[in-house]
Amino acid sequence: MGAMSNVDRALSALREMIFSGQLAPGSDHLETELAAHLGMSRTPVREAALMLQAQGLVDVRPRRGIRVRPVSAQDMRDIYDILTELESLAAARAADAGYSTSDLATLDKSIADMDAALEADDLRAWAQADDRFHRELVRLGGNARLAMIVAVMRDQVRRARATTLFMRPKPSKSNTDHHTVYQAIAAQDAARAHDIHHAHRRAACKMLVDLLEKHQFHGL
Amino acid sequence: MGAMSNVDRALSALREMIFSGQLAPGSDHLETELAAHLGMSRTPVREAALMLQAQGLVDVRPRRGIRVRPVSAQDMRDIYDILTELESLAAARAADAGYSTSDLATLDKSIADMDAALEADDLRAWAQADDRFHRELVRLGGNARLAMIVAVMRDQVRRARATTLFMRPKPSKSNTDHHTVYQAIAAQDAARAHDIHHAHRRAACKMLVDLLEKHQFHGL
DNA sequence: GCATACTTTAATGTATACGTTATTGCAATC
DNA sequence: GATTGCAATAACGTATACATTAAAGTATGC
Repeated sequence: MGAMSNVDRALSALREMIFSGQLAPGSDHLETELAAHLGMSRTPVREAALMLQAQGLVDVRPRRGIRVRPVSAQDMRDIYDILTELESLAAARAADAGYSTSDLATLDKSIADMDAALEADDLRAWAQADDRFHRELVRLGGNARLAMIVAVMRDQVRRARATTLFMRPKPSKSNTDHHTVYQAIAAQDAARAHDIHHAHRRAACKMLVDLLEKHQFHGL
Repeated sequence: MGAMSNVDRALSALREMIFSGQLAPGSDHLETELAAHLGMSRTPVREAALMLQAQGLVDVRPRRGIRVRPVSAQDMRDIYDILTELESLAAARAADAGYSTSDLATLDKSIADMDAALEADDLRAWAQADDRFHRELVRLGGNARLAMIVAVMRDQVRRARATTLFMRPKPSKSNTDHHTVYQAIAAQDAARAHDIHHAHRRAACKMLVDLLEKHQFHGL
């Protein structure tokens, strides 16, 4: 049935614990402890840890434990630089692909959800819809490797985004940006889709980094 | 001293076998066989395989073995799209960083090596120097994650590059491009560095993909 | 001859055992 | 008091044993 191996379980559990902060950034955790906590042997935990290391979420340091990688303001800049380029490329490619309106339904829906969430002042719902928007945008770009890289980078900034979610100004500009990108894609205007999204990401990055540096977060 | 674990050995050995074609693209290999071949138990082989999977070099498919991932023409396009964007960004960032001539010595050297190799008609030496150039360029970009992604993508197309190395036209245009990029970086002209490198990569991609499709390689 | 259910097989996923080795604490010395 | 060397410890890396399970083969019924 559920082809759910212990490695899979360890992966989801560890990811969840990392994203939720239950495993704090910078904290170390021995394989044995995690295994005991997850109710399995060291082997699957170890394999999961190696995968998470490959995704940049933890560092595996012999005899010092599995460390949850903190994300500094500089890390954020580096990550957003990558996200900016790759997502913008995806937006351009999506525009070139000549999708029909129905192909873009999911994208449209997530924009509507963001608008609604903003209206209702529900920031969590907004963040979720924003996530869906970006994921779908990248999917429409049609480059599976790019989508994977973007997913990995987004995971790395997930905690920081969650932390700053309630400190940032209301993302209304963000929503109009999304609308514009959507329209550019629907109109098959690749350059416009690219440029708008690029600017959108740059602004988001600046806002986030400023927040982090202003509040002196040293590793989120 | 040599902090060389069996996992490390398995990693280098497998990578080498994959790049050399000793493990053919598309071929399957059981953990037990590889372990026997490498003279170690399944455990480190398995861990190495997981890491190589994370880097997109193999697929680990339960009960069917570890499969060396073939790279199609479409894969090449996808990979080069990513390389194009990220390397160009790195070039721009390197230009912005305001490096001195001595900081750029390695870059300069690799360009000279490429010129010399081209002169001597030594394509292997040229390819090696080209590799160094691109790696150094990306390093100068100052974004470690970007450098890692680029390295992973380059590994994925390594076999294909090696295969087509002797089928492609002499890369003399390539060398002038590198010169120009170098000069733009030295002159701190980010836009120019970006655009030249971008065009350089686009051309390289087109050349490669055309070759692959012309010769009907279906998975390299 | 073909499809289906069952048996067999073997490769994997996981647990566990064990040797190695980095780290920690302690003691002895300067 | 600080430092260096040593011993004790415990975490890891690896090997191995075992349970699980998907795939292949076999036999049976049609």
